[in-house]
Parts: sequence; C-alpha cells; structure tokens
Amino acid sequence: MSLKLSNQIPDIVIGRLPLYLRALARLTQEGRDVTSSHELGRRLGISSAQIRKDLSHFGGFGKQGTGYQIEFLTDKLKQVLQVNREWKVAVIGAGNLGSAISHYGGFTERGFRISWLFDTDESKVGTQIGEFQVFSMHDLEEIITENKCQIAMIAIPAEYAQDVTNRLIEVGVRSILNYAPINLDVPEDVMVQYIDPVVHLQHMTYYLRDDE
Amino acid sequence: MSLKLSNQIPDIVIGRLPLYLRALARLTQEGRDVTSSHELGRRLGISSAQIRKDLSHFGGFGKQGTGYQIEFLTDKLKQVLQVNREWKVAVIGAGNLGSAISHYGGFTERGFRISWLFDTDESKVGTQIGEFQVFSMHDLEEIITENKCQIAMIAIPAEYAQDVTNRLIEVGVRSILNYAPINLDVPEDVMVQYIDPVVHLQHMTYYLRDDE
DNA sequence: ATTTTGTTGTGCAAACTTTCACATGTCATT
DNA sequence: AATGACATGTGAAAGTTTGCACAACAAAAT
Repeated sequence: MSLKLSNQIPDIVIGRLPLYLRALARLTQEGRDVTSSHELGRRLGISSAQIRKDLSHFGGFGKQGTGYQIEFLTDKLKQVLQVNREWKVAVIGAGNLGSAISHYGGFTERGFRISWLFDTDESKVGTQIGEFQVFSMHDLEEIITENKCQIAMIAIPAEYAQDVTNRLIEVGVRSILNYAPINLDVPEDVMVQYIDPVVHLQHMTYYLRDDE
Repeated sequence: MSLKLSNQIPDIVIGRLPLYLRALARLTQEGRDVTSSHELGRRLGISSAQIRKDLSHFGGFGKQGTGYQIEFLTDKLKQVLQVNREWKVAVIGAGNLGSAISHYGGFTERGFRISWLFDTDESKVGTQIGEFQVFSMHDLEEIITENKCQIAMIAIPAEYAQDVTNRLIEVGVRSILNYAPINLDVPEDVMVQYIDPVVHLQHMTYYLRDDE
C-alpha cells in the first residue's frame, strides 16, 4: 500500500511527523541508509510502537524484519506533509525577531522560502535585511493576493497581531505561525500555531522544585 | 482550599497554565477585574469545562455564581508555576537568534531575566548586545555554577547542541529551551522544550489541501 | 421573598491515545 | 535447509484526557 490519506488521521499524529522527518534528516546526514522504529523511538523519546502505529496510518512504509529505508520514508513523509515542494512565506514585522527569522538558513531545505518581509516603519521599507527587501504594510494585501501566499509568520507586538491576522485571512492566508504572545481569533478553516518562549519556560519552572 | 500540589497533576494540565496566565494578563491590561471559565475558554479555544477541571486540580480558585477574580487567579497560577519570582536564564549563542532573544523585552514581566549571553566567537566576547555583555564559552561552567543558574536557552547550530547540553547539565542546569532543530538526549531529571518553527509550518502544510 | 440567570466544581461517561503482544516476514549464520 | 535474531503492522487492552450534566451557590431583577 502507498500513501493512504482518506478517513481522518488524528492531528496529534500529524504533529509528530515533522519530528520524524527531522530525525530522518539527521540520520541521512550521518550517512545511514536504514533505520528502525526502535532507533527512531530512542532518539525521539517516543515508544517504538507509537512510531509504527503513526506510520501505519499512511500505509506500510517499512519492511518486516528489516526496518525502514530512510530515503524512502523521508520521501513518503514529505509527500504526506506536502513539503516535497517549496511554500512561499510572508514574515510580518522586520524588527529583531523578523530579522532573525529572515537570516535563519534552515527553512529552504525543509520546504519553505521566506519571500516577503513587511514592516510599518517606512524608514525600513525598501532597505535590505539579509537577502530580503523590506515591503510596506500598505502593500500587504496586493502582494499576498497576487502571489497566492497561504502562509505567514507574525513577528510584531501583541497589540497589532489580531488586526494583521484579519488582514492576512481576508486575502487568503490559511496558515499562521504567531510569535506574538496572544491568542488569535480565526475562522475554522485557518490554522494558527504559536511560538512563545515564555510559555515553555513557565511550563518548565513548575518542575524546578527542590522539595518532595 | 488553597494551593494543593500533592498527588501528581498531568503534565498536559501544567502545559496549559501558562496560556491561562497569558490570557489573564491580557484581561488585566483591558482593565477587567473578574472573568469566567466561559470567557477564558472562548479566548483560548478551549472548553470551559476543561478550564474548570484544570484549575480544580489546585483547589477552588473561583466563586460559584460569580467567576474568577483575575488578580487572585493570576497570583495563584504564578505561585503554582513558581513564576512569582525572577529566574535567571543563560542564553547560549549570540548570533541572530540569541541576539533577538536578548532584545526581546517580554521576559521580565513574566518571571525571567536573561542574565548571560555566551558565544564561542572570541571577537564578540566582551562586546555589548542589547543590554548584555557577551561572555566566552570558556567561562560557561564557572558562571553557571557560581550563580546556580538552572535554566538555559540554546541558540546555536544543531551540530553543537548536544555537547553544550552535556556541559550545561554537568553544572546544574535542569531546564533547557532548545532552538536548535535536533532532539537532545538528557537524563530524566532534566526537562527540555523545543522551539522549531519549521516543525509548526510542516504541521500546518498537511492541512493546506484544496481537494476533499 | 421569589424567580431568573449565571457560575463553579465534580462524578461519570465518552472519546481519544498509547501500549502490549503476537502473527507475519526478512535475513544472516550455521 | 533450518535456526535464531530482529523487524513491521495491527487488533485488543489499558491508560489518559475531555466533555456532559447537574448540584450547589451567588446575585440581580421582579
């Protein structure tokens, strides 16, 4: 069987696939050809059974007795996640964060190209940040629409995030990665993911107890 | 009842508390005094029942018929998460990312102070980035140990991340926020959280299908 | 006073997720 | 050829998480 996508696969499973892909990339880099659910599990801190069950949702990618061909599995997972192509991404906000994102070289080899960097600060507009020219927020709608861009990253202060989100959705953006520390209100067919380092830190401090 | 911490609370519950705290901060900013599980739920995209159940793990923070006093609930959650104090944090890597992190002003009001910025590049050592002096990686152990620093953020290339992690753990770090796109191997009593924007993007592209 | 509306905290049921355990298959070695 | 070591894929069991529904309570309106 090969690449079954029908009947609803749990979102929690989808969320783990990028981690598998990341581990597989690492193995490839190490010059390996074949791996097993046990090895992947050990590296990711996940049980081997879970990895096998996750992958089985999409058909049989492995070979009993042998394991998984790394290149083959990588291709299949990229196909499932639709990252066997290049998605153009708009970054909103050319401050420290937007600038750091733009300089990060790790996007292209994993399916994404930062294509536009927007800012309200007209003194920045037209200047170069990394490889990117900064565009004016006035041109947001036109550029996003014309290029059918569906993915955006929000790297501006929390207070402006909802307004910008509304504008993005209006012109067809359907996936938003939000770095602003605020929950966004979006329609059902738009997906938002959040990156807030403080949320992770606060989660961890719970366990920094000396007692018990 | 007030602040029950005994018998194991699910980690998934702990992980939501920072989100509640973030929503409560927003409400405070809007000048509100009281809120309800329904309002919080609406804002966070979580059911009201779940919020009530989560909070009930720590005792009764609300008042039947009335709701939750925002200031009171905020204090209690900060207490539970131990962020009613200031944690000193070391940032490893003074590149674009480490630099952006250091410039971000949102840490202190939520319980964290970036206190040291380390880099191997000796030409950066001693210079100022934002409010911070850059320290040499040679002094890592001494500084972390002397200051009993328990939290670090890793903002260096994947290939060096495991080695640095080992060094950090050796001198007492117990919470690591890893920005490098690689899984870290750590002992049971050390907690790692990951920030990898590409993982989020790849998760979302799965749903960017036109068909079905 | 009584009614109405709105809220929390919680026992229980439902839904979801993970793990177990094993039939089935592969391959290297004897 | 037969054996042993090691994998996958999966049905069933176990474990975890979420949602329902309601008693108990609060406050405002009638």
